Amino acid sequence: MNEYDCLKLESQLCFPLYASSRIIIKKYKPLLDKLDLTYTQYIAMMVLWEVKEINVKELGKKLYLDSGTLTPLLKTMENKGYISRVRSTSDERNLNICLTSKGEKLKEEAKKIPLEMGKCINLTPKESLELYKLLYKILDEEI
Amino acid sequence: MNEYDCLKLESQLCFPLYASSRIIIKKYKPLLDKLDLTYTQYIAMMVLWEVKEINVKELGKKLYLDSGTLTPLLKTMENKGYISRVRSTSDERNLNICLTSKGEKLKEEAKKIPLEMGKCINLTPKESLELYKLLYKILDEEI
DNA sequence: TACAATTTAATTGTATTCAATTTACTTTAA
DNA sequence: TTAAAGTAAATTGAATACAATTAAATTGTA
Repeated sequence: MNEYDCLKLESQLCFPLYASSRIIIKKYKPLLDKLDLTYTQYIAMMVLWEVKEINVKELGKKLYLDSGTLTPLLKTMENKGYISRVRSTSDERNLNICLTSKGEKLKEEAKKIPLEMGKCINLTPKESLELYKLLYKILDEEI
Repeated sequence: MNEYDCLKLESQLCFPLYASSRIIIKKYKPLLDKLDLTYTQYIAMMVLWEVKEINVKELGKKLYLDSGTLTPLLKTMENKGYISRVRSTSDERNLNICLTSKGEKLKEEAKKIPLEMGKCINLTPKESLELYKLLYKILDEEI
């Protein structure tokens, strides 16, 4: 043990978080390719499948992403025909994102993805739940 | 409960992994700015502080990154003077990355970062260890 | 009312990520 | 021994991330 041990990669908590996040997202790729979605587009669609309509600010709050990421992402998704982007009439600073019928239809195909993905993660249901709780303990700090 | 509940953002394990990874990396920024390092550059330096010299292939294996990411990253770090990039003489396909004395000196300043970062994560030591073990259970699957 | 402060998206610029391909070098096998 | 197969890094192109700034709209207040 020496004063530099804390700087070893294996002593970090952030590194396995960062690495496992990227690895799991990579495993989604073949499944999401069928829907013509990237992972970030997929989680944006998840929000829309649930709420049907939301503005960029609120979407960003849910996904922890800002307009610098979302603006080009949403324009791409609009070009694919999955969403529409419409200025709010009551407050034109807000941009409302709505699911199109094509985007709504995608939900049916997406339904099987979570189960398929679950098979890719080598954790028991109990471990997954434990991990879930710990991650949300980190996230819940960020208001 | 309906058949689409599995598609809710809150039902996902990957999403909090992805979000908390990005949030924690963002918290490193003010600390790493002082060292003129990004997070990815920082974890590459961690490996080098430990092993002094490594080739791109081996570094990629440790960080779960490929040459498409590492090549530009390492060129930037070379320009900053923290590392040198030298072709192996025994096998010229390999590129060896070495720590420079400037890069070595940085270790002294970096030493305090892990403790500072620990304060930013709202987990008890026991929870942190539990999270660490679960994440490595995911990573250890990836050979 | 005017106008300063605030808020929301968009834009700009830098730095990843990663799949797919290419280039250069090394090893293998006919 | 030399052509084919394999390997390592670099390159290319698309899509994020994110800090910092800008533009447009709204709100608060003197």
